Amino acid sequence: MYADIIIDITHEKLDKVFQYSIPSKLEGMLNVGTEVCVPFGLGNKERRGYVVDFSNECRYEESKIKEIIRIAEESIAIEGRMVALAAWMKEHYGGTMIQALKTVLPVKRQAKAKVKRTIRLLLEEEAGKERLDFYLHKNQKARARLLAALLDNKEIPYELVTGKLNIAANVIRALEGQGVLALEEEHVYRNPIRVQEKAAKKLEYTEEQRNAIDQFRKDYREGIRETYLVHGVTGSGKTEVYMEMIADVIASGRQAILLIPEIALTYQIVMRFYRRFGERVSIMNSRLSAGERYDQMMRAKNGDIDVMIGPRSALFTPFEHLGLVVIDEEHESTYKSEQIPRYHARETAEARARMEGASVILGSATPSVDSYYRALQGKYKLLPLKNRAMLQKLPFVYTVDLREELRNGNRSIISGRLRELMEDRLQKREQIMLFINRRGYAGFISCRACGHVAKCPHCDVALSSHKGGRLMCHYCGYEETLYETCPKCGSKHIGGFRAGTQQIEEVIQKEFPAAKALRMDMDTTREKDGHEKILSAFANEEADILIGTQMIVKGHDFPNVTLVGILAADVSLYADDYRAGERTFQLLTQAAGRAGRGEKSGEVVIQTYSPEHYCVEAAARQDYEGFYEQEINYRELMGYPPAEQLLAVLLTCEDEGLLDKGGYYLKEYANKMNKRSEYRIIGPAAPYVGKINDIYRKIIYIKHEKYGMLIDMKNQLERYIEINEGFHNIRIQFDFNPINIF
DNA sequence: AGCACGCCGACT
DNA sequence: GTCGGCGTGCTC
Repeated sequence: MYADIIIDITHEKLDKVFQYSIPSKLEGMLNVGTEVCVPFGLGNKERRGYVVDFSNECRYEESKIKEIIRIAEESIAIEGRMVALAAWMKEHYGGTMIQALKTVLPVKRQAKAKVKRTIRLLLEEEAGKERLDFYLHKNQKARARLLAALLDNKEIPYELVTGKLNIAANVIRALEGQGVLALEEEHVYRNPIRVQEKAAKKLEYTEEQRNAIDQFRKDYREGIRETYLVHGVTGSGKTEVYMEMIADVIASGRQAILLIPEIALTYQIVMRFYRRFGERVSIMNSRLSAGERYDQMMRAKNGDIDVMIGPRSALFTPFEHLGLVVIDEEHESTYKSEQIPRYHARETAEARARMEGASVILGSATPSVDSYYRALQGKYKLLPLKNRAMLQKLPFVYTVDLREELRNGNRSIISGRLRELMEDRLQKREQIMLFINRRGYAGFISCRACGHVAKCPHCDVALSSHKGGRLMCHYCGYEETLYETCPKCGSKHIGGFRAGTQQIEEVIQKEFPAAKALRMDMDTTREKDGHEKILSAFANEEADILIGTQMIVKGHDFPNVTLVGILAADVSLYADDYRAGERTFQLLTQAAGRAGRGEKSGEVVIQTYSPEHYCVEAAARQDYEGFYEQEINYRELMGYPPAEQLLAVLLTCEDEGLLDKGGYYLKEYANKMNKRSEYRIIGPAAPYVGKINDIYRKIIYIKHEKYGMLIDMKNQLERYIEINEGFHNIRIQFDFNPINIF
């Protein structure tokens, strides 16, 4: 019997299985996913690796086969089915197997179990009193004190004894030796959720909610496993629908995973789930300590919980019988990993669901074009929620043309209409949210005279200005002080196009001195729970106005917000990226959806330079279908996803000449593989950012209608790269349907 | 990744 | 003659 092992070294050349023999002492102890220590290389250096398969015959020179040393200590075995999922991810997203295995493992190392220690009296009442007299007689104060306490209370927590009673461990040990008391240890799981309230109120569902729940329930009970798209307008009560569906899955003895786009949103959602499902809900995210994370994983493995809530990585919770994965706000870009393997949680959830017989629910007010396309194709079942749950009206939206504003002599960030409505709300003591679209906003510095832009010397990007007159590179961290005159032409007219939250705050303070404004951005949320503090302060109506970027658009219902101002709707529209329109529409719609969530109806002001753009128009009408029609036309015309699938091949190298050559040959090879001209191959082109940290970058795009065909192409290119010496010093990454176009 | 082998230049 | 520079190749 031999074991196929993936060695824990990330390197293309080692990205294959190595066969080891299994010593008799380990026979029957190894599984697929077990982490083992093996001798590796000429020096027989001890390395860790994962067992991924077993075989009876030897595929390698028998005499060179080495033996597994032992099972790795403190290791966590990857579940066998997770190894299969890792293999799927490697195949679909590239990277090495060991990288895929590590992504699929939510916790890397074992953490020490937390123990609760209790001291229990072993003696009977009589014998105890006798013993106490004995200690008092011998003037053994600490022993007497401990025994007296134990006679009052037969069981005392260890911490109380060492703490409040001030008794040292050696005293406890001595009494334990004398048979007076016993020290008991009990393993307890750390629970990262601080319970607050638990009263679950019975909810009334709207007809639409009922329909969605019933359809899912019917399918689920009949054993039908599918992907569903819950398209619910903002405030339509999607979370209640998820909870009802999850309850059904739990009732059938299976578990559910709920993915949310950001850790910042965990708290509110968890509270709602906790109220409904109690202790059988847990969370998993990077803010938990190693011990907490380990415990949550063990609880899931041991069947102590039914629901796991967390970001992208929570998808890999090792539930024994997974029944459902819910992906909330499925359009969010955080579901695509930026690390290798660059997996998308939606696709990976579907893969895991297929392997384990589970269903997937995708939910959003503004579904990704990808998902809606699939729903219309019939690949997903569409469950629409067109009305708000409390039957509030959707907000009324005004579109303000900023060009006209300028023509009328208003140079302020605040348009006349918005100012008017703000004054009205401040007077009525209702709340206002001001939203700044910062996506694609560089904040760069340029010379007004000659147009020279401050650039990073190591990366091909503009430096962005920061507080205190510093210029910083977002890619490599390079910093320099802001110069006073232009280094090129000597002009003193240097300026940035900044329209940050800070500037807005200053304007508000000047124009509405009586109003209290809160600002939420990277600066004000840096401290722990900074997010939560600002949001709850605003929820408690401690401020009239909340100013922020996309982070204020999500989560939290503020019933008293009746006005939302979107200050510059279109800066994200012209980003060099085929998803720019989709992102803008989503941002605007989600922001607008914040208004009028309570009893009072809401209004929204969208300020824009391009009011006629279909994304802005559709957002103003809150018309998803209208937006989708136009967007899918554009995608089909241009051959962008989801009409066609896109594979980005990123080549990076320190040597520009070598990179050019590599790019050229790789494209030539791709063309050769494209005999029937099925693929569209574009490039190699210089990406948007052509150099990072002195490493040059080139990109090749390959398009095809079928995802599977792109995988074929990727595999062929991978093979070509491996055999060909010329590519040794060029790093090549594959990214399917990339979130950021280069 | 990390170690050994190997093929050249500047030294005791 | 030899020591050591790192380029090249292999690892079950």
